[in-house]
Formats: sequence, structure tokens, C-alpha cells
Amino acid sequence: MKRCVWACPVLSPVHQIFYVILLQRVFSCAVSLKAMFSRGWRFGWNRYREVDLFTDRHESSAETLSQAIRAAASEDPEADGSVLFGHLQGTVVGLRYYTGVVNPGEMVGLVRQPQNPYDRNAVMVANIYGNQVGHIKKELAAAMAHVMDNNLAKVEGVVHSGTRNSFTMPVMLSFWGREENRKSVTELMVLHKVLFILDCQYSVTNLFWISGVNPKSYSSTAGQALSFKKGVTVPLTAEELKNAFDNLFEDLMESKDGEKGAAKAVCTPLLPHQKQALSWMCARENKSALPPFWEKRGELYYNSVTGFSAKEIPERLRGGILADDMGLGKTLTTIALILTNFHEGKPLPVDESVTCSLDALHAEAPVLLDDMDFAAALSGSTTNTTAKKKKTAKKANPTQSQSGQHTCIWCLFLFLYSDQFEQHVHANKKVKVYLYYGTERNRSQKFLSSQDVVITTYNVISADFGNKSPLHGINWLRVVLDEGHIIRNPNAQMSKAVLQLKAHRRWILSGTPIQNSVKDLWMLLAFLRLKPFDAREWWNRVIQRPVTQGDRAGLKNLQTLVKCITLRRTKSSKVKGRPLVSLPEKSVYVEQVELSQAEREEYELARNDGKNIIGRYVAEGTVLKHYADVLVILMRLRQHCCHPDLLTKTSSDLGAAATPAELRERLIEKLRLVLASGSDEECSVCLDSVHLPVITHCAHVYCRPCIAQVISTEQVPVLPAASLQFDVQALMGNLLRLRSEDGSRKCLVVSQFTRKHGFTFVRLDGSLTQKRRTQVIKEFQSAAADSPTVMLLSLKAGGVGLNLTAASHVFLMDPAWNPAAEEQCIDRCHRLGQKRNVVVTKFIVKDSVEENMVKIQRQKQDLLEKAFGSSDSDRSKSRIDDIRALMEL
DNA sequence: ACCGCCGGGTGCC
DNA sequence: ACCGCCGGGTGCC
Repeated sequence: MKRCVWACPVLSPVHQIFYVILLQRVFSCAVSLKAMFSRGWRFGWNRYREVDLFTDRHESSAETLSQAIRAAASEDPEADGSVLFGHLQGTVVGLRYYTGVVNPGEMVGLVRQPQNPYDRNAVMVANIYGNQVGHIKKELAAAMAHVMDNNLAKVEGVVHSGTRNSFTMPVMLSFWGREENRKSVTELMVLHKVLFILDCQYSVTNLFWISGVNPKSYSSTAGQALSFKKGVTVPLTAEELKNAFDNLFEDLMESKDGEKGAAKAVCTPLLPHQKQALSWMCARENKSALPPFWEKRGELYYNSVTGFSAKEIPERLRGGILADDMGLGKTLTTIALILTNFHEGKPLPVDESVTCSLDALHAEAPVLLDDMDFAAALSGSTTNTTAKKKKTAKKANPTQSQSGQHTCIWCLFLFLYSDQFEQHVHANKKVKVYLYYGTERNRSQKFLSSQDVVITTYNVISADFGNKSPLHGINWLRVVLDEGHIIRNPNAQMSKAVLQLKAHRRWILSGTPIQNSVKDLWMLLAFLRLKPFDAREWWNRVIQRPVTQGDRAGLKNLQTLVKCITLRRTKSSKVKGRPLVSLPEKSVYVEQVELSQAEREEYELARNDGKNIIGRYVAEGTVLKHYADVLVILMRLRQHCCHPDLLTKTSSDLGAAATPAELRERLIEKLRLVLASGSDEECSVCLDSVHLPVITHCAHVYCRPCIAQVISTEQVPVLPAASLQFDVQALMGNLLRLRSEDGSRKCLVVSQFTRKHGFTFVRLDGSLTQKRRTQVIKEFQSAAADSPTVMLLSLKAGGVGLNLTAASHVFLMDPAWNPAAEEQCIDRCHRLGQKRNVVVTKFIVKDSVEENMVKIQRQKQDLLEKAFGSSDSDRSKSRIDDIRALMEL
């Protein structure tokens, strides 16, 4: 069983060159990794020389190492598609030099230390908190370094025994990676003379035998860290997984906290479910319940998922996710929270005598533990020792703590919410609300700290970040992310910026916390700082990969996690047998539009052409290869449906009245908006997030390589070369009829492409600046007689937190691929505050591509495969099927 | 580490 | 003895 001991092989020149290139690449794309190396140098292997027993571990090395782990793990975005190659038992050495402790059954992290002066192959072992435990023995490290540096596999460790040893301990390592790398990893292991238990030969018994653990004592929690699939548990079927996922955010109506009335300053009466939410939110901020998966075992706090345990109480999670359906009043509830739960469960002092009451509060405030926490948080310290806490509390200078205390930041996409403050808060209560936006925004930290509420947008946070951001210099009492799913892409600048905000309490408001897959949840947990999942590695290991691979324990953990931190009610939920809200009725009509004889002939001609071409691709199995061509055909057909004129037009929507310079300006602005809005934008050629984005004159964004290919194969101006024009007969007929029936009735006209026509209207799409948007919304919502009665709304712009209850009739001009986006649009006006019955009209050109799109939409509602990050081949398949159905092939 | 490894001291039985 | 053996010093990477 013993491994032969081999001297560390000298790297050949080829290896060295490769190595350097690799490092350069890593450095150039991930500054954080650079930081990891330099910090690692300071805190890692040399730390024992400068160890300071009085240094607070949570502030120095631990934080740095977990950051390092996070940085390293974020390099690998595809953890869930990986397969298990095999296991081996390795040795952790050097335990006596480090403070990190592990317990039996605990998972450990493995981090490469390429700059280690003693061995460039060094692999560090760290526990969940990021405290270093030791190193992997060098012979094995040599083999692992090769695997890890070339990204051939991810290596994960679990420690079963020997955790009390002073010098070394065994660790079970599992190797996970993409199937195509299995061979090289296995060969490498053989080459390094490391005993590798291949997954195919693997059986539970021999693993236990090798790791020296009695299978009976092997707890299920630890077992799941190795994700035993064979012989122990039956993985979930795709169907079960889908159902589980569907229900992940259902049934989260925790009512055990009862109801709580809002502070007097809130003038809008809360509905019962809003009182429930307020009570739940207050409890989450004030009560000191252990975070999910932690339990007290004797003197220790034990984390049942990772096996970690510690003497110190784990950090509380003050906040969570309020995931109520659209239109249930998340905003009002949050305003109520801000005013009701300031400090020690007392309301925010907002009378005319603001300063007086604040001073009074300070003078009499007893120094309780919670105050210490509070003060510590305000001064940016996250210490865990009482001694330190006291110190901080005293040190905090009065002006700073006073000004910082009742400040709260609110990241919103729209300014609408300042109106909501006016609307929901008694006029005689002076809540200081500041809109941090626009070029003349007041960037003084002192000023911002003196506000009760600061409202800003994700774009502003993102723009400020790294540029002496005053927002990042303030210790907020509370940060609330509205439409929090916007920051689901961890690579987006604004997500990174938001993560860095310092706050005592953190909330996410989102009607759709998961948009595409389990992955979306990670960013939310990272924002909430839910340990240890805020580090990508642990999230991947404990939740994401197990769940995507159908592991029952993993799913259960995910459910527990979500349940612990989320409150969600839907419009159909009931409180004490009664529906949460009674909205006016909503009815949806599909209006079929006939093409004229000539149009129909032309359309049929084009369709037959298209059908022939696509039919050939399907027969050849090259649909995806020709995806760009296929899209062109589909788009042309849709343009036929919209207006035949579109086919000959090459003009641009944005530039009709603009000079070339102005057009350019606008395009740049649009591109900037698209990029700043995170990963939302999908390139419609490759169907993936936009990579190397470019913008066309018609304001569509594609990946550069994709559009280049389309153009080179097509040679004509392609894709939606112009915007959609209304079918005048169909829409105008409706608009005129409505106006004659009831002049006060307002309409939304929703189209993917918006375009002017001779009707009094305002227009809202992605090209508007924030300020202009606010203005447009205000104009439209106004009840004044001369206010616009029609709003042109682009499908995408309609999906970001708008309140358009002034409208009660929605016209959907062209079916979208994404039914959820349509729903969201409709919900913008069918929500709390809507007084009239809502009528939705969808226009479909009879017997056309559009009609088929509607059919596919219906099917799609049942299909959640996307949500589970199904394999690329599945996705491709469903795309091909979609296209076949469209063309009736 | 109740090990392995190193290198100095040592040397019949 | 250019060995073996002994026992002390020592110890991650």
C-alpha cells in the first residue's frame, strides 16, 4: 500500500515555459489571484515566523485565505458538469505550524501555492473558514499541482480520521473534472506513482478499507461530500429534480413569526401578509438564531453540511431574501421595515425633532451586547472577541456613529421609490431620502451618512466602485437590493461592486430569485455573506454540483438553505384561508390578424423557401451550424408578419433623426447599458451570454464572432434590420375604440421593437437614461387630462421593477421567446394599486411563424430544463425542436 | 514522530 | 570500514 517515494522531478524546459504562460494568463485576467499570491506570502507559509497570538484571526489570515479560495474557485465556472475520476488517500503534513483545526468528517479545501519558496508544487490545505491546516505531502503535491494548474480536475478533500494528530493526518481526495480529461489525470497519477482508485473500479467497501474508516460510522453528512452515487443512493431523475426545483421557492410562507404592525410613521395600512413579512424581517434582523446548518453540540457549534465546528458562535445572518411575487408590496414592506426596525427593535426616529431624539437615544442607550455588535458593525469591525468589541465601541467617534446609524442604502433600478416614500410615509415625518444619482450627485460621505435612506442604482454603484466610491466607504445599517436577481451574474462589474458594500443587515428583494439555474442563487448567498457558501468552492461542492447531478442530500440541503432565509408568497397564496390580495380581474385575448391576399402570397413564398432550406439543415443535422441562417429566415418571416415594408428597409431605428455623431453616441450608451446590466443580454446567434459584444446600427447586440459569421455567410443586411411597425388596422382600431369608450383608459403597447406612430404616446425602452425613464413613468402614471394615454414599452425595459398601474390595457405586439418576460410586463400594471380590470390583447398573425411561437411558448412553460443547467446537447436539442415546430417540419 | 531520514561515531566475540 | 550498526538530532511546503 505504501507509495514509493520519489524525488521531486525537475521540470523540463518545456514545462517551465508552459508554466510561465499559464501564470501570465491567470494574472492578466484575475487581479484577485495576484492578490492571493502576495497575501498568501505574507499570511501563509511564512506566517509562523511572525505569528502574533493576539491577532484576531478573523481579520487577517482567515479572511485573506477565504478570499484566495474564492478567487481560485471562481476561475472555474463549470463545476456542476464535472464527473468523478477517482479517489486517493493523501497525507496532510505540517499540522503543527498552523492554527486551522478540522474535525472528523469535515471537508477541506485545497489551494495551490505556486509561489511557495520551498516547493512550487505546494498545495495548501485549509478548513471551511479558510484557516490553513497544513500542506499536502510533497510527492503527492507534485502530481496534484500538474492536475490543478492545467485545470484537468478539481480536487476536493475530506478528513475522516487523525484530526487530533500533531504532525500529519490522512485526507481522502476526490478528483472531479470534465470527462475528456479523465485519461490524462489517471495517467498523470500513474506517472507520479500515486495510488489512484479509479471511479469505475470503485466500491464503497474498498474505499472505506483504504481510508481506514468503518463504513457504519461513516455519517451521511460526510458521505455526501464525496457524493457517493453508486450503491448508496439512487440519484434523482430529471423529472424529480425539475419538480423539486419548481417547488424550491414555493411554500415558504413562514407564519410562525406572526404579524407586526408598522411604525406610526408609515401611513399606508399594511395588509395581513405584509405585516407577516415585516414581522419575519424584523425577526431576521433582531433574533440571534443560528444560520442554516449550524447547531450547538455541547460547547461547540457544529456545521452539519461541512462537518466544521468551532468554539465561537457563527456569525449571524441579519437579513435574507424577500421573494414575494410581483405586486405583493415588497417595497411597502421594506419601507415599513426601515421605519419600524431601526435599532433594538425601535422605530427610526423621524419626527420633526430628528436630531434631538437621536441624541437622547445616544445618551440613554445602555451598553448591551447588541449595541456592541451594532457599534462594531458601524465602525467596520467584524471582530468576535468581546474585548475588541468594547474597544471599538468606545473608539467610534460620536459624529461618525451618529451619522452612520440610520443610514440605509437601497439599490434600485428606478427612482420611482422616492415617490413611494412620499406616498407611504406621513408627511409630517421627515425621512431624509437622497437619490444618489446623476452627474451632480453629492459624493460626500459625510452628507450621505447623514441621510436616513440613500437610493441609488446598480449602475451608479458599479460606476463609483474603484473610483473612491463614497458608497463603499460607509458602513450601512442596511443594504437592500431591489430586483436582486439583477446581480445574479458574479462576473458583472456591478455584482462585484455590490458585494463590496459594507453593511450590518442585508436584504434581497426579488420576485424571481432564480431566473435560469441554481447558479443564480450563489450570488445572492454571497451578497448575504452566508458562510461558508459565499466562497464559491463550498457552494459548488455542497450544493451546486450535488444538486445538478441529482444528489438527494444535496437537494435537501439546498431546500433547507432556501427555506431558512427566504419568505415567498404568491398571488395565489392564502393567509388564514383568504387570498393575500384581491386584484382586479385580468383577461387575456388573442387577436388574430389576417394578412392581405398579396401579403399572404409573399409570406407563403418566403416561408416555403425558408422551409426548404431549414428542412435541409434538419435532414443534414446541421441546424446549429447554420443557426445564424435559420435565424435570418425566421426573422424575415416575422417581419413579413409585422409589415412587409420592413424587408426592404435597412434604416436604423435609433438614427432616424440623429446626426451620425449623435447616433454613435447613442449606440455607445446603449451598449454600455447592456453591458452594465449584467449577463442579461443573450446573443441571439449563439444563444449564450454576449462575448466580445458589438452593437449594430439597429441597436442589437451580438458577439462579434457570431455576427461576423452571419454577415460573411449572408452578405445582406440581416436580422431585425428595422423596428416593428404596428399593424395599423389591428392596433389602431383597438386604440381608437378604447378612446371612444373611455378617454381616461391608458394602454401599454409592448413590443420587442418600439416605433413611433401617429398617436399621443410616451415611450420607454432600454435606450432611455435613468432620469428620462423616471420622467416618462411619472408622466404616464399621472392622472392629468393631458397626460399620455399610450406607452410604448419594449419587452426588456418592461421587465425591471416598473409600476405602470395607470394602464389597464396591454397590447402585446409580438410574441416573445420568453413567456416569463411577457408575464412580467403584464404584471407591471396588474399589480397592487390597479383599480380597473386588466385586459391583455396578444396580436398574432394567423397561420404564421408567430402562431407557432405561441404554441412553443405553451410547451416551454412546462419545461424547466434550462433552470437546471442541462447539458449543452439538451439545450441544442430543444432549440432544434423549436425550430422544427416553427417551420412545421 | 511509538516514525523515517540524516550524518557522526564507531568497529571481533 | 570505499562497509553496517548504533543512537542522537531532527522534522511541511
